[in-house]
Amino acid sequence: MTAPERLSKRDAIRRENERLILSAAEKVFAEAGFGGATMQLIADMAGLPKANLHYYFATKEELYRRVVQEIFEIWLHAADSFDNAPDPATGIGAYIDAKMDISRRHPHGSKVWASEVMHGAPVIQDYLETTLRDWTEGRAKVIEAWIDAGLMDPVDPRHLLYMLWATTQHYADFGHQIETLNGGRPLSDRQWAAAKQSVKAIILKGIGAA
Amino acid sequence: MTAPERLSKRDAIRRENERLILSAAEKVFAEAGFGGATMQLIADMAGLPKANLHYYFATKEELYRRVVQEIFEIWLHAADSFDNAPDPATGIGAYIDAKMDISRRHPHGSKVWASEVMHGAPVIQDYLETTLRDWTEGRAKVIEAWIDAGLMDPVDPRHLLYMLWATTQHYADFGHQIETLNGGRPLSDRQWAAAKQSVKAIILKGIGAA
DNA sequence: TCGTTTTCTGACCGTATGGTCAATCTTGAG
DNA sequence: CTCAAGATTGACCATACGGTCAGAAAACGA
Repeated sequence: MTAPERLSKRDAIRRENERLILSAAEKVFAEAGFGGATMQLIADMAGLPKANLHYYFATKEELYRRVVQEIFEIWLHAADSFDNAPDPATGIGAYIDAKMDISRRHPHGSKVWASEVMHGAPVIQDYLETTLRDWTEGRAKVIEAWIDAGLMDPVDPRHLLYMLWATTQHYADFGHQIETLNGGRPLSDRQWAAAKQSVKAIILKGIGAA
Repeated sequence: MTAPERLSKRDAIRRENERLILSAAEKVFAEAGFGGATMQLIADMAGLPKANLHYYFATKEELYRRVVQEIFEIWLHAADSFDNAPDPATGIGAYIDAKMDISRRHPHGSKVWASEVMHGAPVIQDYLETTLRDWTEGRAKVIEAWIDAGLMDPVDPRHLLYMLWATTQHYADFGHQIETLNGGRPLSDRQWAAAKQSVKAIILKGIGAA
């Protein structure tokens, strides 16, 4: 947090409206998919006239791209947990915690990202090929170092990463299914804690880092 | 397989066209989502005029529902691996194998299912509340029995099931991301085998059933 | 062969969508 | 206070979409 900037009213309005629109868009894109989402619906949810959306975001694609970029940003930051960890139990444990928290707090964004990738990543393919690839290679190296140091079993780092992504994102992307199987009620604080605990316990023991 | 039925030409044509349409629809729905898919695109991919689609499937929703039902059927059958298994290593190992094979052979169907659930299961909510709920409770009981028999660690059966679903489906739903991280090439036979092996090794060891 | 049922399809329709625009209102610097 | 720049919005447009339908063609039973 920087000190509260002295904003002109114009800047404040612009900032506020962009936030309003992006927030509404995230929800609508998550619930209806890119094709099923309509600018009208997003406008209604944001409480603004449709034409106003097009003033801030020229096209539906541009708005969508911004939504995807935002979640990707959050997603990458969770990686900080990974770095500077002395051992896999600490690093991977913290990463699981961070990603589970993201699944709980940004379920819409998670779904938008999942949807985007599932449809072949038409708008963020470049991110996958650059940022994500670098990120993945970096963490794979960390894992390999842990393996070489005898701190965990020799597992394929990529498949371990896929498992981490899959398991943690599942609680966001398939949240509706989980909720239904939970008697139609969202997971309670206690249940979320249990979920985290289960995931960490199984994976950390599974890679010999418990 | 029953013996080759003597089909009238009419029946053969109907069967053939329905197959053609369902197959094209599965692909288009997977790639574009329900909202992004168009009857025209499905028709083109099936090599039939659009009006012909509406002869076999009255509405887009009806066609979509059939596609979702088909994958759900396949999905449930993978559960057979679970039953009559003497111990978790056998049962869960076979289940992972089966679900990984489904991810490889029916990536489109997997994506359609994932998309449907992510969007709140608008058309198959009843399945979730009946068939899937029963299925889940049944397997949870099996897992609890294994735990009681001391064949594996006392883990929450639901979270274990979620982990199994998440991890195996990830290879279909996020196949594009995995492919990109694999240098743009699909996983080879060898890599698929390694993926299966990694998943099984980590999870089975993680639940103390290795 | 004949009449009936099923299959096929081009042309068409109402609607909803993404996007545009000109007119109006608001803000802020000088 | 003045006025240029920014923000707002109702009305509008072209297009694309799901779906319809009437009539032609093919398949079939008798």
